[in-house]
Amino acid sequence: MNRFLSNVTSKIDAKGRVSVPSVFRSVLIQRNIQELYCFQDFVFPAISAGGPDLLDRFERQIAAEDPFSPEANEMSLLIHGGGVFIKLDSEGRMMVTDFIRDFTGIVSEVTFVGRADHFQLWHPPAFAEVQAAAREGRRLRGTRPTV
Amino acid sequence: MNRFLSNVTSKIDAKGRVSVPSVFRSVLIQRNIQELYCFQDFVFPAISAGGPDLLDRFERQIAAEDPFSPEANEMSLLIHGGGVFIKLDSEGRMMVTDFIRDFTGIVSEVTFVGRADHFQLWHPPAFAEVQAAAREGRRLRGTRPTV
DNA sequence: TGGGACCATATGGGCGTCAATGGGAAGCGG
DNA sequence: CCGCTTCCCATTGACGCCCATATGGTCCCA
Repeated sequence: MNRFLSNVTSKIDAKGRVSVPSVFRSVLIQRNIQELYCFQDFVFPAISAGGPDLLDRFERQIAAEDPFSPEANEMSLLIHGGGVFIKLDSEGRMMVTDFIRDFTGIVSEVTFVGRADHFQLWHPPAFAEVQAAAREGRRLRGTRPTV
Repeated sequence: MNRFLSNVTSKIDAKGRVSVPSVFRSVLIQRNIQELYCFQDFVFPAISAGGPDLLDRFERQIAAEDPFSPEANEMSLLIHGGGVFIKLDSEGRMMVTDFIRDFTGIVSEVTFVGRADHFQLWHPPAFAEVQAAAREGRRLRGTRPTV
């Protein structure tokens, strides 16, 4: 599989590290992603992680605007000020820094959530709650996938 | 990485100094920036800091206009009158002067914010507030990254 | 079909290096 | 002559890199 799918919850160890699930790591290898671009998500209290191409895409979006405009500055504040490159160690683990903890509420466990071209890091109860709300909203609207 | 990314908050010591985060210092070395050009940001209540090339770019922009135009005068007032060169000490720390404090509201802590080709110094609560507002604005406008 | 060997992932921790921080002392300017 | 700044050194703690062990699942063979 070449997309990030499903979700996995794993524990943070005593040194503040967490193993990135192997299903996600194998996708990273397939896509030849050496270093993760992680940013504070625009919509959810989660960290989104993907390849450097994600950042490139955002920057192209900024470049299309007037660099002095408030909108371009706000966008940069989010993707540059709210983003960081993170490397995995030789065992495929990443450090859970305060940058991640403060924004997500993550304390001792991380839920990794696949989002096709990227994946996210969630505080487990927050994910359960938001996912349930999303399911409920969809049910109320009576939406069905158009096949 | 060759860009300024992410944000880090650190304390000002008893002598009024603050350590520039090592992630930013390594970018400064890569770009061969010896001395920081710091100016009062045009958009946010923050000090922007980058290499001398930043100032050069601004000056070229002025030179392209009629030197007696109100725009050129305003611009010079901002980048010359509102700018200063600052050196780091041998440990990579900088003095937090009143020039910085008065404009930003910084008191005892500084949030360093990466902005790709430069970085900024913020009063921590101000940054949290403005970044959250930027995120909210984006969410309301319904903007999504163009895939 | 059950047992066992093997492999891959997950997890825990040791250790060296480097960044962050605090403070002494000399240099410079007012 | 005094205060601020800059240079230098020491200490502490965090992080990166590495290896050792645990765990669970699969495959093969008896």
